[in-house]
Amino acid sequence: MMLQQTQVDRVLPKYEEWIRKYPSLGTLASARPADVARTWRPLGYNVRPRRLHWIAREVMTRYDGELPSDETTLRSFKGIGAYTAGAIQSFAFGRRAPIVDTNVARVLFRVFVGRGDRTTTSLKKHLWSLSAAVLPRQNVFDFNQALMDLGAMVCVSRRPQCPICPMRPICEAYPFEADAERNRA
DNA sequence: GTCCCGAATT
DNA sequence: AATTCCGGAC
Repeated sequence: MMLQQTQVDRVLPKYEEWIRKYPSLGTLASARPADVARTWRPLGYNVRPRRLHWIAREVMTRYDGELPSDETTLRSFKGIGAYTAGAIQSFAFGRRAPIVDTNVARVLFRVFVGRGDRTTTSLKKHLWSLSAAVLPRQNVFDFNQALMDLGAMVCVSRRPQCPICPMRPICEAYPFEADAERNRA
């Protein structure tokens, strides 16, 4: 939840501090709201700590202290949307669940679509089906992680590193990116 | 200004 | 589909 629309570099130190202070959902659940809010600062989107706190309490009272692993229950919590539910399932539980965040959306769009409007609802749905389609049956954790890392480090928004990209041979957008790069030179 | 391991609300 | 929530790096 910290990573929702917030960069890894900014989350990492806060995550360490957070886990030291609240090493389990139980300790988080019994913390005071003001304390939780203060610890969160200055990550932003301050509704997130409130929702996370509430989730911790719900898990302790209604789910016997164990975070549920199924899509429907995870999505029933305020603060856990499509991406976070997929991340929890695949990263925490090793389940075969697709993810689409900003980075993955960019990678899948470039590799399999290439051009067009990226803001439409139908395209968003298409990207989710692509993410599910390319998902292997094993090593889901590593695959999803690699997909995100590719988007974060190689297939970046501005000046993507096409020359070192393993997807270049099949990438629908590569011709256009190479074109853009040529124009800079 | 754009972007970031989004989600809820309208 | 558009808006709101937030902050820091670039």
